[in-house]
Amino acid sequence: MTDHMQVFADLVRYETRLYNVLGERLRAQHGLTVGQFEFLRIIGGRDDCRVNDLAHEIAITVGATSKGVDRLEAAGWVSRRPNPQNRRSSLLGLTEAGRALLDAATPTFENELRTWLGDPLTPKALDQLAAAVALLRETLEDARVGMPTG
Amino acid sequence: MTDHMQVFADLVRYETRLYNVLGERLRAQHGLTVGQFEFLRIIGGRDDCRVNDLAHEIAITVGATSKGVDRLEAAGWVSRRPNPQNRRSSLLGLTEAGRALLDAATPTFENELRTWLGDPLTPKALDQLAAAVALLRETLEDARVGMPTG
DNA sequence: CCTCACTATATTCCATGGAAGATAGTTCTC
DNA sequence: GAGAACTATCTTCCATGGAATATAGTGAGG
Repeated sequence: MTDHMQVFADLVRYETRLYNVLGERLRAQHGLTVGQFEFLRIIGGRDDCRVNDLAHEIAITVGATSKGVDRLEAAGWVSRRPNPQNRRSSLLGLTEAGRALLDAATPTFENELRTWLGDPLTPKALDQLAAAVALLRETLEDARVGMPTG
Repeated sequence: MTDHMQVFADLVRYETRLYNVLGERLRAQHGLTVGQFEFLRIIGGRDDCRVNDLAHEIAITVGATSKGVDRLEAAGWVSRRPNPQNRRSSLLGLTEAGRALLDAATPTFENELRTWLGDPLTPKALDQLAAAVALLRETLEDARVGMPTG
């Protein structure tokens, strides 16, 4: 029988280190953190993205997301425009500079990911991993569990 | 072909939420964070554990580890005793209260882990996940990559 | 044995996230 | 259509981790 505690430890340590390597490259080549890259990727990937949408997608609080968007806006990569549906909220979008940065950083990110996620596994093992993790994520999200306060 | 970016996103979000659920239970029932639980588990699992060993195992910096141990020591769960091999370092150990707490918290942790990691997957899928993640972790560690500065 | 490079830990400063509260806008009810 | 309840975001305060630095202690040469 598989030791859950061991799998948990391996998962967390793998991810911590993966996050670190990805961050090193993004930082060196584009001046970005992994978190910022993911903000840009999600904002760039959907029209009419609100702070709330971003927070749910990233699984952090709305407050923290709001602050993160402040920083990206100050850097000139993201803009808030009024939401015509609801005057309380803004719609987020990439600026031209933000889009260019995302386009430049994406190959860097994908290369590292290939090296440390794709290459070590057989295609079949990678597919199985992808399916398992998608299911596990879905299980938690369907149960609406592990959400931060926001 | 499997989308690496999607697997990465699922991995990170799954873990974030898993960490949150585990933390909620540990906090509610034992007044512990997941990080503290892992400190206790590792310290309790090896004799003669040094700050450096703990830092490498957890994949955070030595400085952060030192501060974490300070907090556990202040709480009365961990003790530093002089390392007879080397006067610069201390050996860490659980106090009686720390051991009791770890023993009490372990079943809580394992139950949640079973619910959100073991139960959703078939035994075979869990084994495959365990093997894949162990290999991925090992790949990064063998390459000595993704280590924080410490 | 002295000095220098190195190692183990501790400490300081800064950035980021969570929790809770504040604000403004929206919706539901009567 | 006025007020209560709710929602979306922002803001403030606090805890934790990284990076850089400080402080001992150790070991290798000469």
